[in-house]
Amino acid sequence: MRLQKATRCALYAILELASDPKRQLSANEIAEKYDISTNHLAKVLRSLGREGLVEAVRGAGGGYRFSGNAKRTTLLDVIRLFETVETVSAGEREPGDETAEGLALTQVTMEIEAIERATFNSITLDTMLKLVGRYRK
Amino acid sequence: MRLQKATRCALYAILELASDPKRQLSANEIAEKYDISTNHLAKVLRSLGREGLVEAVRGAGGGYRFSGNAKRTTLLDVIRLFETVETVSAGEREPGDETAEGLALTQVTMEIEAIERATFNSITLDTMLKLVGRYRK
DNA sequence: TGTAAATAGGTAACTCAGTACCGAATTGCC
DNA sequence: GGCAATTCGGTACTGAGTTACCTATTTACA
Repeated sequence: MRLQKATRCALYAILELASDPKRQLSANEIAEKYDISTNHLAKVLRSLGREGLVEAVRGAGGGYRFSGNAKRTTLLDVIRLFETVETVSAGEREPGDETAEGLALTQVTMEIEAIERATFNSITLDTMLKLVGRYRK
Repeated sequence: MRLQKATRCALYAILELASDPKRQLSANEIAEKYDISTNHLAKVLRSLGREGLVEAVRGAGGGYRFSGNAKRTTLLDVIRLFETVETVSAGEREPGDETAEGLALTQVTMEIEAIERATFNSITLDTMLKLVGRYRK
């Protein structure tokens, strides 16, 4: 479960924004809080914007605001945007895939992948924020 | 659950060898069956040899033989040799890790990792071979 | 007109896959 | 016994692809 940095950035940003949908933050403010590259984060935020999860306000005093549904959006919804979640169905064939051993192995990894997806999909931003709260204090 | 090619190679090889511990196969024979690079496979087999999972016989007519315990060795035992299985404990700190959001996220991914490990650890080579058998025929 | 996001392009670092090569051990043939 | 062929052992290296991140330019807003 090695998430890409971009994915972590995205999750940080969206959790931060979703924690108070009225608040508007610039990419810089978010980047500073989590000690990540502003440029990199900006790219990530654009992806989130395209999906309608955040809303961007351009110009002076601009920034980003959460514009999704925290109770409906799951971690998987966010992770999907940056990570290849389905290895196999993606038409990726490897040598040895058609041997009995290859098929058996693929079955096992597919089952694990399914669990991963199910887990991430069971956690909404809302429940995640509650978990975050427990670490705050 | 994207396994490296080396890991897949290793699993193919060890399953092949474990399926009949009396049989001795050269790296070349195994590589051909699974359509993978002999060089690459050789490298992998050396790692397995160092762990005592296979036994190498040098010289003409040499090759590899399974020398482990198929009922005791799990997929995790093999995967571990080629894959970083524990991201967090490996002392990997990322920016934003100490924020409440970072901690919460780490907890979730760690739980998924634990499931992965548990799954791979629950499958011995022996049970895997039975699964392989179902794909044969 | 300054600030900040949108967009595009590009690069440095790293990882992974695979190759090349040489040495050591073993076998079998002459 | 001597020698060639075979196969493993180990190191070093190369090339492709990915990841992370920066730079520069454009667009929009106050």
